[in-house]
Amino acid sequence: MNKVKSYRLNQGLTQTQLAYKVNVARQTISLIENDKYNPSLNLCKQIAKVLHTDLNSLFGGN
Amino acid sequence: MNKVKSYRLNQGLTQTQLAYKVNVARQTISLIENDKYNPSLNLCKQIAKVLHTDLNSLFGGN
DNA sequence: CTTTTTTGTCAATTATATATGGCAAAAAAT
DNA sequence: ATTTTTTGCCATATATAATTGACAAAAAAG
Repeated sequence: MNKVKSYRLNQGLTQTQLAYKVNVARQTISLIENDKYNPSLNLCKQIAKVLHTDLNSLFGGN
Repeated sequence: MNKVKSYRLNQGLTQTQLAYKVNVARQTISLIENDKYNPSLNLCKQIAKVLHTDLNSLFGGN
């Protein structure tokens, strides 16, 4: 559903590296990428910033 | 910071009406509009849909 | 093939988003 | 000026996001 994994791989980052950059646990990134739950807005914004994109591009789809 | 209040008023909705449409308590809308906390992504998406806009427009700023 | 890295998932715990009820102040309506 | 509606805020309670540690499987590297 979301495009976090796609953008993360484009930046050459591992889940662990992305998690470190946005100050969450690696598991949190894994769960988000698999649409296993519902992250907070602030976390979404941080991820968008680190992946050089925006909320609509990462989470805008259905 | 965010533009929920602005878009809500444009649609002629009260906090209570918006809360009802997105299935949360009125207080939740009040807190979000005043940037008093950090809503979930799903709630942000529902609000965007009801207000006929998108994540970037509502929450994209800083 | 063997070793190392990366990822998915589980269980238990902690932090915090959201709910509920209520009250006062501001705004709008009469 | 008075009444009604709308909003901000304060408690307490509940649901769930996020943490931590650990293990196995898949993928990548050697």
